[in-house]
Amino acid sequence: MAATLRDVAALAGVSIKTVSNVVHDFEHIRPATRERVRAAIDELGYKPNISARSLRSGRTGVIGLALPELSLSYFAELADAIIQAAERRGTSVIIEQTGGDRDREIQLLASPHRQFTDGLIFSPLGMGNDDASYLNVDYPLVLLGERIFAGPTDHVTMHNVAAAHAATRHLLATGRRRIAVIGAHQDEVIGSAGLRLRGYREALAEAGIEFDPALIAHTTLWHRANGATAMRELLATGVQFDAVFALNDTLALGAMRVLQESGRRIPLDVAVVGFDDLDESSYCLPALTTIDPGRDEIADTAVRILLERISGEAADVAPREIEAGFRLVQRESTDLVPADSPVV
Amino acid sequence: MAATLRDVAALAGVSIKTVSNVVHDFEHIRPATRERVRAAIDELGYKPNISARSLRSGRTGVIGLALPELSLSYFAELADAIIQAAERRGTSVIIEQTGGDRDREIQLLASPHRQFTDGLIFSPLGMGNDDASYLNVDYPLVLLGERIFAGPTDHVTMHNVAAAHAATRHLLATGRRRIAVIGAHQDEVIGSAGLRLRGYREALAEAGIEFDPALIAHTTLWHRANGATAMRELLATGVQFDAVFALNDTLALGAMRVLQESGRRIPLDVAVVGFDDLDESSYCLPALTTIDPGRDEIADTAVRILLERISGEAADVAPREIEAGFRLVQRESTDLVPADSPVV
DNA sequence: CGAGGCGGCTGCAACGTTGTAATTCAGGCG
DNA sequence: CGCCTGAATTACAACGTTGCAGCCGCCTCG
Repeated sequence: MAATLRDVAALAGVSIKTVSNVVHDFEHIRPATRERVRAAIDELGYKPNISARSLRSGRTGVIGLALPELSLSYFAELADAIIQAAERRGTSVIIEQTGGDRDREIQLLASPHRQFTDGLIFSPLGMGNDDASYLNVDYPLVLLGERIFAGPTDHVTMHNVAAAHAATRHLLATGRRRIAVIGAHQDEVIGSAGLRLRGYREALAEAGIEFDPALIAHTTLWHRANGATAMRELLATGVQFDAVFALNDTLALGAMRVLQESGRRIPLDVAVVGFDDLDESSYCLPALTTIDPGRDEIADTAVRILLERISGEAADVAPREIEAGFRLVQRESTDLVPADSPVV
Repeated sequence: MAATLRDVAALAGVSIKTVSNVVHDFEHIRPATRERVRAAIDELGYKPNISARSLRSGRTGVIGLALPELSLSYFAELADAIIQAAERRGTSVIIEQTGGDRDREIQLLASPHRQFTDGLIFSPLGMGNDDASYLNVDYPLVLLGERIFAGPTDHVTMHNVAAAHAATRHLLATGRRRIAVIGAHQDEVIGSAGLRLRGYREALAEAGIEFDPALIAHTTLWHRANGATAMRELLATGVQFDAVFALNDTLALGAMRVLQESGRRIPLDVAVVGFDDLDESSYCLPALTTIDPGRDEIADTAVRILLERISGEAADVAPREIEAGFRLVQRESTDLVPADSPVV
């Protein structure tokens, strides 16, 4: 069986508590004693028992990460970044998938898993502003995303409006005037879709271009398939457009595929901008112009402020609202010249 | 504070142990008592403390999943499937990323995290057959992938050789004769690359076609960028080919991009087959013919046999080697006719 | 009618750790 | 030379749960 403090103490000829002190780098220990204990620890291969420690101290060193699903590249890349950020700080991550379902999200906030984790990073998709009260939980919670604002917790988010504004302005700067939108949500005001659409409209207004509802394609989900379907429907209406602002990259990839199938050339006939800067967005053809929403910054900030709450450092700090910086990444899909010149 | 067994016992007027028995559906309890305890549990909102339970029982209800990185779509989709399979069986999953680094992989097998988890599903990328002895651990372990065979543990894998054989035969059946390979590993015998290359050679031999080393492009990693680079290098050599077998989909996507940039039409000039059946492979243009390696089956099997080991059901079963079924998914990238006819 | 069995329940000890308070010890100072 | 101080160490009691042994009372059977 695994060695315990007791075993190490016996071998080193000290009390159990002294071993514990050595493990925790308590300062008042004679160097000789410390050495003896260290040697015993090595010899027995002692590893602290986390269950016992957490039973005693109430901490587990594990945080939860609740997100819609890992199969959506954005969340896979976010999870990657969060796990790395947590690991840098000596913390592990349990991932729970909600499928974006409101009921599962609410359920998860009160699940027994919660007391296995010291805190939770939560990216809801089904819940809305009206559900903010569910976030009144008795454990540290950091909220991600754009579904709920003015909740009772820390919140890390992106500059959705400003970034969408920048993306749209970029399309306008390349001379496009009829910019279709893929992925809008009916009557949504907040939420990623609502906010990004607002940035789009602001940029149009700024340029003195009238908003045309016929250019807005709605989808409930933001999978590739939805981007493809939405684009197919848009083409079927016969409405004219010379650019597409897809509200995320995955939609953009689905839409681009349909555009190309239909014989349109990107960016010659239609320019396309996405949002998220997925890994694959730089490898599709043409490479996709997009918004880098500061994923690493979001991940690092979320983990940092969650651990601040857990440790109590930030005990009496009011809920914080932090927006990560964004960046427009220009690639071929909005080039002024055709992108089909050979690279080889 | 959270309610404990003691609180519930006091409220229900029974002993602490009786409450524990009710929680565990122990059979010899009078219905009246059971009801009284249930009511008290509901009233106090009692949730068992997992740390205490695991300290006492040695089980945590959490398994570890160690994989290279979530940013690689294959592993994101695998993690998705494993988390779902685990959840169906009431188990949570902690994900650890190794970056495919051998030393980190070895380290992780002995990390203190291990005693936080009841067992581990491990997908190594850096370790090789020579490292099999590191898998002699004192906790339940299920191995995934093709890096290590004949290890001392259960192993869930895919029919790499047969599937690669099928993929190659499919290309041959469409009339292709000069089939390039993207992603081979120098001198590798086992490992996904080695096995898939073997399937490729077997299919060639079967068709009486000589193996041409000039058609084999090597890459160390299997990211999009590597697929692109390898294809660029292959084109630069001037070698002629009419098909590409990319050893996974991600490589295929990178390679397709370069092929298209270079003006080659897929599948008219070059047919392409991948391996993995990623979500995105059905949405790229042209949609990618690939091998569905039975990801869900692998995930479900891995979780199932790991939990069997944990529960002790499979205590004296010899290490098992399980191969999931595969399936060739035919899409546009190997069509006999051009794929550029409009769909809209 | 008494022994035995069993359903229903309880009490106690332990899992490995850490916080608190207490104890020992060495050295400096009056 | 005794007292005080602070460094170094220890003893002990929890944390919430579960395994084990055992107790009571009722029922059954010889």
